Amino acid sequence: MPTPLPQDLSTTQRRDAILEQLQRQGVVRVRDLAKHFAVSTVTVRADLAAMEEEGLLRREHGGAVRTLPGRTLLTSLSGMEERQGLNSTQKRAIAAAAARHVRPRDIILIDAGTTAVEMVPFLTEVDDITIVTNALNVAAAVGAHLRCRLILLGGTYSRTSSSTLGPQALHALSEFNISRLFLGTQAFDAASGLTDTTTEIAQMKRAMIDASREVYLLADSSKWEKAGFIKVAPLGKVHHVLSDSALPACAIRAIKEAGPRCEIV
Amino acid sequence: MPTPLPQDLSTTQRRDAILEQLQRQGVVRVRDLAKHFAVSTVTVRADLAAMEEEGLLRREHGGAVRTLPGRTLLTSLSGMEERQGLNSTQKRAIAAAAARHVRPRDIILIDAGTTAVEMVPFLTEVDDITIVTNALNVAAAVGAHLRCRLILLGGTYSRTSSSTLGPQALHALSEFNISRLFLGTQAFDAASGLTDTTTEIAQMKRAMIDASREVYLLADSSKWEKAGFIKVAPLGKVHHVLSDSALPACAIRAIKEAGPRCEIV
DNA sequence: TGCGCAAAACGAAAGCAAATGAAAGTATGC
DNA sequence: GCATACTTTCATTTGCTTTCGTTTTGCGCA
Repeated sequence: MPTPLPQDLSTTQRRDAILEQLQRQGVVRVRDLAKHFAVSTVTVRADLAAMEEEGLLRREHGGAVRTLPGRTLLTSLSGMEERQGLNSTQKRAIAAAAARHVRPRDIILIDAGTTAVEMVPFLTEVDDITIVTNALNVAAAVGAHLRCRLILLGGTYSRTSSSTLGPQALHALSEFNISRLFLGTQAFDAASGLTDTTTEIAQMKRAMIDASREVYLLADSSKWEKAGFIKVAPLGKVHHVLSDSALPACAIRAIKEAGPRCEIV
Repeated sequence: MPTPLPQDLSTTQRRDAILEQLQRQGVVRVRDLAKHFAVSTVTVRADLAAMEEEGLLRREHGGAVRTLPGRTLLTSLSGMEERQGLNSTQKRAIAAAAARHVRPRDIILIDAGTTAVEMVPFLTEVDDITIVTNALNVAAAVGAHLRCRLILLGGTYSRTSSSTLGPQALHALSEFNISRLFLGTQAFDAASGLTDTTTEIAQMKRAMIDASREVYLLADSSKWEKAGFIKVAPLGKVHHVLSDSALPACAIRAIKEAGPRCEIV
């Protein structure tokens, strides 16, 4: 029974309780919530509408679902492991393989994204590295696991990507001589190369690629042949693609033809 | 029964009792409190309004709720929680007073430090503000509480201050036209002005002061006549000093002579 | 597949009681 | 006297419900 308190609650308490339930179960239904809190469905819908407005959830017919980027920076940092759920073992394996490419005295750039951040705990062994990033979750992970030098690119904070973007970020990036870039992506295929969701993100990733001597793409097999909205770069710009064994053979062939080495973990 | 004392109490006693009950239960209701203390609902509402001003609780329709313990993950990374403890009620009151100076469309710069970060939850009311900061805990708090534009200054991450410093941070700062700066300090007195612990921090704060049209110093009374190591700026560079009522009268006199207005909360 | 229909969910509007803020009034104390 | 603490009064707002007409969904049937 997930029904400990059917009693009379204030509005915010009810909304907090809805959020909590949503966080636990992933979905909530208007009908159930109305019954559970002994209020009308109209009230529940108003609650959901208000919280959708704040970006805390996404409504759909019959109820609401959890928004993927997590509730806030707070949970996006703390609830990271639980959240990224699917493919998380593959992602960690890919990240571990990527970390093995890092050499002492490297200056590495780590992109925002759930895969690349997983590299951080695997970097404890490498001496005297400098990590540059525009992602706050990467910064938090570095702060928690490593003692190395950490440089943050500034810029306008984007909640959806939990990273900084825009002209300030681009300019800051231009100052560094990066030895290796570890890049994530929303989608990639042979025809369009890497694609992503917004122009700002795409612009940032392009600048990252241009600023780096060696580019590693960390992309689990689920990203293959998914079509993103905005083109980031052709596959030829990438030097290494790291993915998992579920990546089809034809994909591997297509990638190698386009240029990058392909490393399957 | 949570009703040990239905007897006649002074205002402050009643308010303390309300706070205590709030701390225990998480929520209190105007109707119940009025009954419990045998006063009118108007009086209770006045109590709650006064305590909300000081940041001790958050009002809502029908009553009030506890303000979140504000545990924003990033603070747990930087060992900030322990430092937070001391004088935290004063700090929040100072922060609440500082937040009242913010106007719609302001571009405000918030310094790293335990006091200034407390401002964030009080900024929900102000429309269309832009927050610039070099402090990761401020960024986390903004992400958790506000929907406004947030700009991060990049730079080399300093673990002790949990903020970014160095040439990149200084350069990023030079791009902005800041309307108000909310600054913390390690120590201040009449002779040396503001003082701090490292040259990097001092340099950053000096640049912040120079970049801002109006400078607010948030310093609880415990900072007065503590001697910091590095000079940051004379008191004359600051326009407003916000502190608590434990600041001695001679300090207030000295501050006013040096230039700044003095606001005691 | 595609179509049609009933149940469910939805948004907008109207109504109601509780809660609220502002203003004016009443004790009590220095 | 003035100040403080509290109260009553009253118009307004808030949170919630009911009602009603519309849209969406699931399911049976071809």
